[in-house]
Amino acid sequence: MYVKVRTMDGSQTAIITISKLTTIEDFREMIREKMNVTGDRQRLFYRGKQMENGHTLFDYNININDVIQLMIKPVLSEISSNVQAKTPSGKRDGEQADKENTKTDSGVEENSDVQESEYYRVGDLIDAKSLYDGTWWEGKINKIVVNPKVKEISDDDDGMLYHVTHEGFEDDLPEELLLKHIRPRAYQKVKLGDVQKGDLIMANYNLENPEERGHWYDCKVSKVINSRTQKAVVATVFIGADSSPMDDCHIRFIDELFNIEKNIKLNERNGDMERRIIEGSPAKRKSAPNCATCKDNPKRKCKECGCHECGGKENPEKQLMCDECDLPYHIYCLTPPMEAIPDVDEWFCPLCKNDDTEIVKAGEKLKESKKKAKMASAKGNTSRDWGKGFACAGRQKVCTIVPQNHFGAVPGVEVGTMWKFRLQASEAGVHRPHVAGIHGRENEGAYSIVLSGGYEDDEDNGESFTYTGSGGRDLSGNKRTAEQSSDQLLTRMNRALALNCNTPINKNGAEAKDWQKGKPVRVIRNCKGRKHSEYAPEEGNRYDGLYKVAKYWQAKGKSGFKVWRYLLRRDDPIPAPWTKEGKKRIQELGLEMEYPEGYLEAQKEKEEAAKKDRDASTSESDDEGKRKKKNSKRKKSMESETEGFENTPLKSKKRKTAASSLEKEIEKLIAEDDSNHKLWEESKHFLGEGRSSFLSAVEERFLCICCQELVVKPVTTECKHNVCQACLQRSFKAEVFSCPACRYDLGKGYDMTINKPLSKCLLKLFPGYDVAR
DNA sequence: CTCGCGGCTAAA
DNA sequence: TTTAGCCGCGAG
Repeated sequence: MYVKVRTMDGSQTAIITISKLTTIEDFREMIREKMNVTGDRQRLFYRGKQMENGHTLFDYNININDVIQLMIKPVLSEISSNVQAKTPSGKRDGEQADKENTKTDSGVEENSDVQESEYYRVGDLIDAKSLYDGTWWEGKINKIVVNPKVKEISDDDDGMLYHVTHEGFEDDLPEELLLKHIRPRAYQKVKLGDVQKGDLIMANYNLENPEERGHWYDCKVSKVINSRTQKAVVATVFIGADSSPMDDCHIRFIDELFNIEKNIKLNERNGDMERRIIEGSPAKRKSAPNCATCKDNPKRKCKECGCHECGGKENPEKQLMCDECDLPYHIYCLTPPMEAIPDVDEWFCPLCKNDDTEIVKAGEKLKESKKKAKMASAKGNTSRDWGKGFACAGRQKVCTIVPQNHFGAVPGVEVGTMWKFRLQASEAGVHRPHVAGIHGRENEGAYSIVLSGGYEDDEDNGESFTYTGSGGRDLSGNKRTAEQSSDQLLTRMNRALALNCNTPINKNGAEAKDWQKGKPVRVIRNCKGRKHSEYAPEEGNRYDGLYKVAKYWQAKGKSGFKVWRYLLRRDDPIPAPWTKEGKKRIQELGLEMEYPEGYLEAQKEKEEAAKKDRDASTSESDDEGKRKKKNSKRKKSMESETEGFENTPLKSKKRKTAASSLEKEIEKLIAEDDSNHKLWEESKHFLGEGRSSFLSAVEERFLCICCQELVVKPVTTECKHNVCQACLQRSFKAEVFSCPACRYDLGKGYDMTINKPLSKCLLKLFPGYDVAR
């Protein structure tokens, strides 16, 4: 399997082929080879957690095609040489420019000192950004000088250099900062309920240990959960001098979110602002590891960083840290005192313990998970590498256009759609289980089945086929399939499939009176069925349309054990993929084999690596015959993997034309929907990647912000957002008369007319999606 | 908790 | 080249 490693600024990305069992150490080495960054300079982040040696990628729940962010640690000598001398390359990025400004130029001109700039006076209390890591610190302006380097004044540079000392570090040399690196002290706390996706705020985050207190960063909120039982903020944190975005950080201290203050000109300051900037805001922000109260003086008693009861800092091994407020307590200072550190995941101090329902879950950290401990791999003695490929991969998408228990076609998935792996059919919502052949519910019916030739009794005639139930196999030893070793029962999935038959359930089997009145089953054929069936696809899995269960009965299988057998008959107006009309339709729609995202790319990289490897080894060896043999083998495997299907005339003809085109009727409706012109144009770009790419692009762009699903009976607001009519009505009923997406005031009497062209168009693309859910 | 018509590796 | 062996994941 493969993942992507991307530098923080996004300038460099590498596809790296790994196993879930790859250790972080080995992973670093792979990154070094591909990206030329030594392991000791790599800081790796995944979902806001720093990856540390001694673990595997599996420990971090890495999945196929995930992105891991790489922060390249600066080398100390580089930093200092940048400050002292001009960079030899002459390239000028923001960080270096700032650094140059700091030492070389100040004080060069004698009379450049000023008492105030357009924005600040000497002595003002401000927040200042650290140019090293992007954190914001409480500081004070000591001196303002004219920056001789600056030729042009802009919104974020007033041509001044501000000499700033950080509170608690007054003895250090002052930092020389530009206007954009300072701002009025944060003072407005934002309540969780007022935080919205997309907001820019300042929050406390710890890069090394996200569950612990860290420093103050600017963040862009990407997700807010604020329910009675669950509260969480996920954000992109901007780190480093160049504000590199780091995605998916779980903000631990959600009660300490601050508005970001703007620089205000002196003549626009009001009294309140004036007071704050001279006196400072009353609430000191807590930062780690430096204690603002005692400045980390180990001799001073401190109830902030020492025991919250006695203030002592001794016996750290006997201090318990509250998982809510993070304050430490000596176990012997508690009432009643504790004998030893308790063996629990979470502990709350007496002050936080009061209301259990309000406890905020501690941030995710990499701890021994009980789930993983139970897994076969954790129990050891497995030397086998199971972590590659798609056998044990998790899915990357979830189908929400229909519920899990949906009978019938999935809107937007055409008969003839092909996927390389079962996992993708699951992601598409057509057949959700990864391994099992039948998806259904014991008391409801079966929604879909896969024909894979796993049961030899099956007979396939295309328009109809017989199918065998599941069970009756000994799966001990953590197996997924085995020989029949006992009789199958009419329970679970076998009963589910029987329920589709249009006749009361019967433990002895039954035949439908009117088979077409039964519940529909989506049918997928897998290439492995090719052994016995000429209707199976050549590669991967193919959706073949809807079938009904005509009858089911118990029979003695080849194994000698009783199995349940089902007769299914096709009942779908869309022609089957193997018919002439079906083939024509597939061609017209531009359906072709779908591979998981990034799969072909990674595969190509692998081939290239193998080639490189081979070239290296053949140059050492003179064995001509051996090389020829290897070459021919490689060619064959490549063809079958990615390009084999291009041999058919049908495919190559299609390749020359557009990858996928839209029906005239749909084009017309899109043209009529001019208020969404931009969204449609964006979506159409995906047509080049095939029809289903286009459809997911549409799904993403026309998502209702309220119900998080494709808009039903869409209303397009003045502010150009699309919301379900019902969702908007619900909002108005709650006396909220603004656009749910952007809060633009629509007014109480807003006309909620359905956008007809959009509505019609979505129904054409996703037939029946509005009633299916 | 149990189940499973995948998809992979390593041994044969 | 074939085949025995087995793993996480998602669903009920």
